[in-house]
Amino acid sequence: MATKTAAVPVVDPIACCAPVRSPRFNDEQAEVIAATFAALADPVRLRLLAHVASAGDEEVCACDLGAVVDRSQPTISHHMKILYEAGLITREKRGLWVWYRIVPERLEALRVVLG
Amino acid sequence: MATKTAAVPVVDPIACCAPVRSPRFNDEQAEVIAATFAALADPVRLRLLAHVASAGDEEVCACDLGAVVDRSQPTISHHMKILYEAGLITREKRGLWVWYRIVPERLEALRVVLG
DNA sequence: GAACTACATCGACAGGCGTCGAAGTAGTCA
DNA sequence: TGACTACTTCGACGCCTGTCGATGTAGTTC
Repeated sequence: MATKTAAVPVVDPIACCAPVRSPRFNDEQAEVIAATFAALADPVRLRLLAHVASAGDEEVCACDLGAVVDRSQPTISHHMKILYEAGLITREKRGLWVWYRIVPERLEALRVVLG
Repeated sequence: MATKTAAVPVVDPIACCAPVRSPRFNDEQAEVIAATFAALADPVRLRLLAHVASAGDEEVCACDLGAVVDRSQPTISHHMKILYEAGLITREKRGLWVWYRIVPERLEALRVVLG
């Protein structure tokens, strides 16, 4: 086991995992981590996520995403849902618009897994 | 002939990419990064990679991988090929055995993308 | 309420992926 | 040379994924 356990809120199912260099993680953890990497394993989603992440603390309106990637509205909605369910972004509907925000802790948790 | 041929290009196509928080990366970079994350998007491959990574600088014999994951030998070979082609591990055949080694620079490049 | 807007869901399609048994290939050893 | 070993490739199967047009739903404005 890793002696250098991260002092991160243990709520995150990834954050509590040992890095990939440690002997192994269990099946459950591998499933969760793999699912999160799967959310990043599409170039369209990567660009959408980069757009949201580049706003930092600020929110990003879903209405702007059509200018980021050349895909139909249902397809973009589909991708944002995958990013949301992976815990990489938050989603809030206000009026007619939906606003997204990056979850930096989730990215950091992945960085820990990789290192 | 191709003994120690690394799938890692001289100039790592990921290492030169801006992090996900920067405004955006181009389509080409997004494709390469997404393909690398795709290699990590399977729990079996994650466990195989973790096993190789846990050896640090040392090599890991392919003959040991059957004890790491409960899959057939062709399936394990298939997964190792994907990790190799993603540049995450090197492969060297010596005699009857194949030896794998982690490519830490590749993991580090991904960490930079996430940060 | 009616018309409109922004986004989500549905249904369908093509292509990709994980898996295995069978067959192929390359190296070892007697 | 021939038997053996370790791994790769092939062929097939079912499942999953990205994509879009059509449709559904929630909120706004008049």
